[in-house]
This record gives sequence, structure tokens and C-alpha cells, in this order.
Amino acid sequence: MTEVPDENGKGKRKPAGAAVLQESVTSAILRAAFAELAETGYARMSMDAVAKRARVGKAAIYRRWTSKQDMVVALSAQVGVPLAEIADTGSLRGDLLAYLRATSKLLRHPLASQIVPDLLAEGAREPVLAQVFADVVERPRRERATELLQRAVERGELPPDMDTDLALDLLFGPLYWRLMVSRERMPPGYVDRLADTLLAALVALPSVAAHA
Amino acid sequence: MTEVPDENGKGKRKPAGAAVLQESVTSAILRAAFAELAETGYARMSMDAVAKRARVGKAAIYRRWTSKQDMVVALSAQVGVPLAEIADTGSLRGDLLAYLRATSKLLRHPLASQIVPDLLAEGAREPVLAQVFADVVERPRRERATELLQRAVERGELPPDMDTDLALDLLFGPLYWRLMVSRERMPPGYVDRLADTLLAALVALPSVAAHA
DNA sequence: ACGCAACGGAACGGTTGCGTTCCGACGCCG
DNA sequence: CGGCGTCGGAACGCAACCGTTCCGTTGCGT
Repeated sequence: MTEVPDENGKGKRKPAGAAVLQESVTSAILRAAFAELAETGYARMSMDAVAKRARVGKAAIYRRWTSKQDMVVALSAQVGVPLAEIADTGSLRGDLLAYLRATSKLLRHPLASQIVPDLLAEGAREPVLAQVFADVVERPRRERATELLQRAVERGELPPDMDTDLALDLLFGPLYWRLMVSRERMPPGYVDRLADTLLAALVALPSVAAHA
Repeated sequence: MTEVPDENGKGKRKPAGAAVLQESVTSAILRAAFAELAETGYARMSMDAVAKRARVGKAAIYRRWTSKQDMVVALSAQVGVPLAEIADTGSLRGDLLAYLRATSKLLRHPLASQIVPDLLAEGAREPVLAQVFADVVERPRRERATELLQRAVERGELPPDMDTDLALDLLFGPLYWRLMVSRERMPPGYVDRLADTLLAALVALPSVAAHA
């Protein structure tokens, strides 16, 4: 159900459409759905609007996916994967900065910044959305960040019995709060100061066993 | 437009309804809208459903508010205000713990935890929702937390030139991330460990002027 | 005792959306 | 060169929702 057909199936066609040259119908639909999702939100997004924006008949959409939900799930799966790379810069502080900068750039993306909170909220009602979001965004990010912390432990920059669970919340939380919830602008040097503060917080982190 | 009429207008009535005894029509509507908002989400919430759940005619709703948006704004304004109290326990650590516990309890409320992210996401498209959310939830919280930090400065627990902006993100972010985004359960002692870590982070906070 | 005002409930017209179906056009593949 | 499959587009039936209007009922204030 969820599979996205390869670009160009058996029956190929030349561009044909007016403006969108050289683009397959499938990718035109997904691109339109992405934009529409950002503008309108999942709940209000209409398939007619997607078809219209993609200069496509609705039949072309339902030939590929069985429903709006199915299409959005496929779209999320395709978009979510490539955004989970974190570089190894050789030091914890460098890795932190790289991660914070990458995340900040991502969360400032005009489309993503609208879609992420929307799908997150909708996920509370449509479990399949929450699932794909967890699998395709949340988990990869968490894994990359865990590797980042593990590298610091191996370098001796962090203690081995560190509370990873809490550390991850410290990495993700403040930046997400500022950019997605509070939505205030970041003053110059904000990311650098955040990195320094997180550095201090991480080395002061109680071990997993600590209870008070 | 937004004003909520006093309980019981000129033409009073006894309960009349079946189950909901002793409850004014207005509060029955708001209660139903709150529940419906949590279940369905703002975009999908229907006025018919609210009326039905409140055992009320739709006319009774539109006699009070002009639209769904108007009603939700009034509802948010009424609910949002009382949740911004933070105690003065005499020490920064005590205040932090009190704040974290209070917030954690609030964000675990089954209705609020559904409504908050939903209205937040919707606020990106309906500015009036974002506005009321900022005025009625965000700003009061921010003010209380600023007072918390200010008290710590006066006690000498934090430096006076602290970067308040960054400090607030550290206070709000991790807990919000865990409870609203990641939505994983909090292991025993989590809040205490978070408080200790934040304590360390706050004293290590660079001053406002610092750039690297 | 009476009238007024708000009540619950049902129905309205108009709009919107979903998912399906049908159409004529067009390109590729054999 | 002829047929097959997909194309864009329009229309369909059906359901839901909005906001309004009307109805007969019910209780409070005078």
C-alpha cells in the first residue's frame, strides 16, 4: 500500500504538462502534497488541492495511494530519512555545535517547520502517523545523537555511566522549544552559547543510578 | 465578541437536562468543547459534536460566540490563565523542582497534553490562536520563570548578568521535548536528575555578552 | 397567572471534501 | 501502425460541517 512506485512505470509519458517539465507525475504529486501540507495542515489538506497544485487528475493520485493518510505516510517516509546525519568533528564541543547548527537549519526550513508540529499533533489521533514519525525522524536522530555521546565517552570527555536518556532530552529540547514552540528569533551567538552551556550540563550529568 | 457571559443570564433555568445537573449551559458548552478539542483536534472539531456532547442546541452556542474560532479563543483564555503559578521555596533548587513538577503534572493532563500541541500547530495558520496562546500561556509562564531566576540572582545563587533568554529555553525545553514530542515515559527520579543538571547548567551559563 | 427569554432539537441551504468513474488525448512498444 | 496504459480534467454520489432558522417546551420574574 505504502510503496512509492519507481519513477516512470511501464507506460511512460513525455512532460505533456505546461510548467512542470521533466518531472514525473509521482514526484510532482509528492512535491505538491508537501507544499499543501505546510500551508494547510494535515487535517485541512484536500486531495483536490494537491491534484490541482500538481496539475494532475485526482485519479493519478488514487492510482498510487489508497488514501490521504497513505500518501502522507509515504511522503514522510521519503522526506524524513536523509535528515539524520551528524558529523564527527573530533571533539564533543565541535560535534555539539555541528549538531545544533544542522538542527537549527532544519527547523528553520519554512516547509518543515510547519509540517513537523502539525504531524506531531496529528499523530496523537492517527497512530500510523505517530509511528512513521517515530521511525523515520525521531529514532534516526536519537541514534545519531547517541553515537555523538558515545564518541565523547570514548574520548574521555564524558563519564561512561552517563544518563544518556536525560542527555538526549537536553540536546533536543532547548532548541526545539525555541524554534518550534516559543518561535522567537535566535540572537547572534545563541547557538554557541547553547553549546557551551550544554557542554557544562553534560559533564555535570548525574550517573544513571543517581536518584536525588 | 470574545466575552463569556456571566453564569446565568437574565432568563435562568433549572437543570432540565438529564445527566448534567446544576451546570450552566455556558460551562457545559465549554467543558464539551474542551473534551472535543482534545479528542478531535481543532481543525476537525465540529460544532454539532460540541452541541451534542453538551446536550445543547447549536443555537445556544452561536448565541454566545460568533464562530468556532471565537469559542476556542474564549476557551483558551479561560483555561490558560490559572496554570502559571510557581512557588517560592527559598532556594533555586527547590524552585526548580517545584517548577518541573508542576509543569510535568500539567503536561501529563490527558486533555491538555492533546490540546497544547494541536493549538500550537494550528496557531501557525490562524494567527489569532497563536496570539491567545502566547498571551495566555506562553507569556505568563515566561514571566513566572523569569521571577524564579531573578530570585536566585538576589540570593546570590546566579550571576546578575546571566543570559536569561537562554536560561528560559533550558528550563522549558527538555521537559516539553520529553513529554510532548518524544512522549516517552519518565523513569523514576527523572525530574530530580533534570533539576540537578539544570542547576549545573545555569551556574555555568555564559553572560549575555559572551560570544564564543 | 402570565409572558418573556432561553432552552433542546430538528431541519434548512450552501459549501466542501472524499474516493470513484468516465472521457478524449497522447505516447510507447511491439 | 495499432492498441494499451496512463494522462488531465470534469463530473458523480455521498457524507460532513457551518451557521441560521424555526418549533414546541420550560422555568423565572413580576
